Amino acid sequence: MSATRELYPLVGVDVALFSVDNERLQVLLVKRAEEPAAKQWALPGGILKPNQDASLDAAARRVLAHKVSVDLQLVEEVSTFSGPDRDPRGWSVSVLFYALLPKDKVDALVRNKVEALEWADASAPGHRMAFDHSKQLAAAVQKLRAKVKSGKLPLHLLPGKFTLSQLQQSVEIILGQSLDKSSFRRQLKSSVDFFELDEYERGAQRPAQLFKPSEEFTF
Amino acid sequence: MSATRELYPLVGVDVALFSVDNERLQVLLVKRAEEPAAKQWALPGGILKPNQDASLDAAARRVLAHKVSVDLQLVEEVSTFSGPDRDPRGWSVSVLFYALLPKDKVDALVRNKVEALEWADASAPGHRMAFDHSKQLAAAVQKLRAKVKSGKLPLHLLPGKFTLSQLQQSVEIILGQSLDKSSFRRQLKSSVDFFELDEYERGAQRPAQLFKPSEEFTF
DNA sequence: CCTCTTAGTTGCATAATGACAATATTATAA
DNA sequence: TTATAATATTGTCATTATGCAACTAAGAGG
Repeated sequence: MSATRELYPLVGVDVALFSVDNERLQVLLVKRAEEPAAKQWALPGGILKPNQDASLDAAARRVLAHKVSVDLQLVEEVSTFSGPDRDPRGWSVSVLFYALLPKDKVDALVRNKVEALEWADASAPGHRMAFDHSKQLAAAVQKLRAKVKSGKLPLHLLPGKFTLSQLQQSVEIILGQSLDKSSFRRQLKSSVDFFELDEYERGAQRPAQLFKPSEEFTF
Repeated sequence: MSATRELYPLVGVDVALFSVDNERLQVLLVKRAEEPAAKQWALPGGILKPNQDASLDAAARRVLAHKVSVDLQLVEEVSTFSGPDRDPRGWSVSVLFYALLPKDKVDALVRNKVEALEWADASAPGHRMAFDHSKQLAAAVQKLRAKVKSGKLPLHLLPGKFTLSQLQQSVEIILGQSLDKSSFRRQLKSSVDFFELDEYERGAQRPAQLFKPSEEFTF
């Protein structure tokens, strides 16, 4: 096997699955059951299976589907991590993806899984992580931030119908700073990424208008 | 070999080496000498060699050093391309990088090479390209454009000392549109990516002040 | 009815940006 | 000396973006 590693690197995928909840950007971590790095916390990941996967993207979805029981709207590549020392099994390549999980589906994945899952603070996971996953997580967070900072709206983090306050809060959590309400909404005026509904969310006080991503929306 | 492909994908790197010359954004193409896709034009690339390469990044530099005889300041990852059908040898992963070649080193690489090299228009290569390299090239150009559009200065395309007119011309070529001189320079006032020298380039008319990238500059 | 809270809008002062125009500077070339 | 061409700077004006404050709207709860 080690001999094989000298000719062919180990190819795998890792996924940073993000969600927002309770004022925090959260990322899903798994406690590894098998060697190497058994019992250490890590981003969900796995080895590419050429006879099963149509692409690396598909591999990322397969690996994630194995851990959680939801279908993901968005899986996007971040970058690769490679070298002879990052995995004890030998020269390896890992392609990192990130995915966004809607707020209302966060709870749907903990059920009927023996494996240890944990939502950790993406900015301060609190665990020492396996392999180079700390670096990977940092890269994924940075990529997500850059995307939102450039004006893309993280609608994939929200339920199918959402309020503008929810949207603003998600952006604020990702960017780590509060935004002016009127300025934020003024920018949204010209957005074609979503449209208004004739529905309102009855909440604590004045009902908030609901909005929906448009069909053409891509993050 | 095909049996191996079912367990381990072929891992390679491709590089879009850009330069600006004669009003055009140019990319280096090579005419492939060996199968597969022999005699077709392609981006320079090669198979990862785990026993030689310390990373994919290093593999990209090695592959490029084999074609051209200059050391590159900037090699940056674009994205991966993968799947069972993109290479006739079987399931493959290619990691695409782009690199920027300084204007004054463009000529330094054609010498003593039997292999067919060509600088092609990056926006319209004019050749049908091997594998999925047309798609790869488009992705690399898009990434480069996005970077410059976001405010990053393509100083790596310029000689070690450059004039503001040269800088503006490079940006214009990459973006494909002409810019207002006074506005362009106003923005540069606040840039810490480069600093002025007490040297001037004696050219056709009034000498132009020379500038130099600062140590901390990263594209 | 009154108050509180959240949603949503409006107005304004300021800053940043972009498009043009004009002018000064400094070399080459005739 | 003069014309020309490229560098370099300055100014104007309209548009746009941003930050802040004030205000209205609508329901919950006393």
